[in-house]
Amino acid sequence: MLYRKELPACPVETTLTLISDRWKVLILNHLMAGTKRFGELKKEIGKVTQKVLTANLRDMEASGLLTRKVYAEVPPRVEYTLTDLGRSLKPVLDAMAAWGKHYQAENAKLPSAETASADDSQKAC
Amino acid sequence: MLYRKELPACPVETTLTLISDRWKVLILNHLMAGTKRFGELKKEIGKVTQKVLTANLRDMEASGLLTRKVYAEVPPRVEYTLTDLGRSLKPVLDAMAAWGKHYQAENAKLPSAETASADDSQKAC
DNA sequence: CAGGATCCAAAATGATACTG
DNA sequence: CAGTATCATTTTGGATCCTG
Repeated sequence: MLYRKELPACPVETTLTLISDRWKVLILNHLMAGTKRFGELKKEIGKVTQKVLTANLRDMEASGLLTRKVYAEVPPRVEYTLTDLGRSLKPVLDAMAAWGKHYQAENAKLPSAETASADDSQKAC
Repeated sequence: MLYRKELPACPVETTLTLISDRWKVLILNHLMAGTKRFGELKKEIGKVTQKVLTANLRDMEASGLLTRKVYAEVPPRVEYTLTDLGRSLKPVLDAMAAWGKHYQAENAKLPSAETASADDSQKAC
């Protein structure tokens, strides 16, 4: 989808070029916990299709964010692991997680709805 | 594009729901510097079309990230200002900017290309 | 199990023209 | 100036079927 080099001058744009994709951020988020197999990722992320997940993983591999290891077994096994560069995005994800909680809390105040109990904002991913 | 309520349980996903859009992040980034007029934003961001910019601004207004103020003048003037909630995203943008610089630096090492001089990584947006 | 290959539907974006 | 409206196009995503 995108090719290396040709990075925008603005650092924020550079970051966006690599992870503006919704799925990529979620993939990063899940892989922060450690190496995962393709199937695990797919199940955890849920709504994504295999085609899209594969495409995103390939992009991220090309960007140097993660590595793909294929085991010569039957049935096949493929594991994805973040590189140091990928792990270095943790502060960004942490910031997003922190803000997300904040927003959920703010949002829970206003509505007259029965949105959820307060502790739901602590749900895992 | 998206409607309030119905937020994902995962905080990271919640954040993505609001700003996964490439343009939204850039808009936030520019508005962090202060109130701007529509035309200013458009010029600064550059590649975006007026239609897309308008749509994104409306979304963000609906999400409570910014306010839109119309002056009853001729020619018309419309200013966009971040709300407290919008400004609270600064840590996220800062984290992205920091990582972007890091990636630019990493990327500048490997290539055999004449990509740019080191100080270019400090360019403004 | 982990995809590659296809075909198709849906959504985002671009280009223009027009207006209060 | 800051949009809205419309049309054409590009991108993206979903659904399937197939295979090492």
